Amino acid sequence: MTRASSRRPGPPTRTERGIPEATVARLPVYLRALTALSDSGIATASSEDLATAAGVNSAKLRKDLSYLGSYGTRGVGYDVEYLRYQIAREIGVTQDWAVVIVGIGNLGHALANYSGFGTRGFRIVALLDADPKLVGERIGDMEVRDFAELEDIVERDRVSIGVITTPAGPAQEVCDRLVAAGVTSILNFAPVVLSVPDGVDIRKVDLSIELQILAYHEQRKSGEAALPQVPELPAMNGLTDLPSVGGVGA
Amino acid sequence: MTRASSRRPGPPTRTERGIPEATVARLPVYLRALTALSDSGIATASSEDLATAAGVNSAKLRKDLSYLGSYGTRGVGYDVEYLRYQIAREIGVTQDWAVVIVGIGNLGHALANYSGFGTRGFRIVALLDADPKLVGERIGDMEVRDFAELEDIVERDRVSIGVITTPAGPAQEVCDRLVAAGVTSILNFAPVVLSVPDGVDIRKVDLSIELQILAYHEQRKSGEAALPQVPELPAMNGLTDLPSVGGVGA
DNA sequence: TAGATTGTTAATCGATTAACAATC
DNA sequence: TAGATTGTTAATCGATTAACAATC
Repeated sequence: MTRASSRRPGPPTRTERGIPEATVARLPVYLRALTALSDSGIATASSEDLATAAGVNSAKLRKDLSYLGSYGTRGVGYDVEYLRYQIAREIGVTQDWAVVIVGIGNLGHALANYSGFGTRGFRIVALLDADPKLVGERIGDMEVRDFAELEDIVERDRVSIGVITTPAGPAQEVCDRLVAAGVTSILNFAPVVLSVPDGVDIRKVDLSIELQILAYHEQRKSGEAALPQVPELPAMNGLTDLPSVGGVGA
Repeated sequence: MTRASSRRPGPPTRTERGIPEATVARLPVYLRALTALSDSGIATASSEDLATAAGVNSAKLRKDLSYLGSYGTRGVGYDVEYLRYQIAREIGVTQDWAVVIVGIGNLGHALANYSGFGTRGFRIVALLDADPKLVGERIGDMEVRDFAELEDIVERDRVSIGVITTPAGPAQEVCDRLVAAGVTSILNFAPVVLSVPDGVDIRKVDLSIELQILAYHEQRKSGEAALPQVPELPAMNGLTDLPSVGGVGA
């Protein structure tokens, strides 16, 4: 398998902008699928092959790729290495993005240890926490630093992405500090809706919301007809009316 | 603030089905917002209040709520407790869903410790791992058990939700075992596309995909005009052509 | 009654999908 | 050339939004 070199296909001038959000969200999935194919020594793949590996249908995949340009060959398929590089470049992970993690509890700890931080393209430059008891603790080859150092670190390491793994309480304040320090992208694991000014992107990962979405569908599977999944072995909660739900009870 | 009791509003007969997916995904957000309002002692809220708390616009919120029924009062707003219970019931978190976590590495550990497992409505009944070195380890008030016990546990505790926090490698096999054991909803943290039979719901949480989506937008902020965020201090990577990206290099 | 706010309609927007002409 | 497969068009579907009649 030879490298794809820097040749470019036919008309390389595509809008380079205005890729639909739904497509943007799938590009990382395609990138991962291409990496897997590449690791298996597969040099060429059709849209059908790729779509299967990515878990989408081939029409959607071709439509998505068409926003990036014409990187396939009719009658043949896509050069795996070449397409992989094009997508990586489009996403921006041919660069190396500096990331700080704020809030080194269980989850922050887990993310700090996350090997390779998922995919290449990201580099954790600091683990921050405001708790003096945590500051100085070593995690892998890093040391937890004081949240007060945030501004210095963001400036010196050109940090553009912040990950918030604090509890809900301090999350908005942490967010404000990150934004004021110059961070323009935030990945929020705290269970709160954060508000940020225009120009700052925010994404949210929320375990309990994901579980609740699953529960909704699960409830409908059992069917109003069938028996509910209420645990009937313990069966000691005598609530008949308004169970405490969604946090602090009534 | 009095309990909403079991009164039901006007015509309680709505389709009870066919709530759009986008709406289902927002119901947990509304539930959390209502809980926050309730905790602040607020008894009534307008769609505008609620929408602000949930981070959406009020038209969308009203449209979403209209799929559940007519739980508001024109000219007044919504009774916070009452609406909270209705949404909790619609989602299914007035029940208690049994959950197993498979793969007790850093992330599984973190989730096991996650206080209250997010919101009420879910109960971790087992932490499972195939590694004999981990089996028997205590985490909080639970003990890691052998993955081989999966089938017994699922049957005895009527487990319908499984959380996969293994590495990518064993994830599909773990998934297959979960499904075979009777689990019908899966929350997957492993960076792979899992395939499941019809009738099994699967949701995916993927740190590296979230970061890549942020990177995409970040790249466009810097602008093709402005200087790229490439770290220029180390500046030792002499790659000019095809940097290794997305996993194992070329 | 006058003011406020819901629930719903209709218009708009964006995403998905199937089909196929272009072309390797 | 014949077969395969892309890139794109057009139809369909679902989600968002604004506006307002219904009604508390």
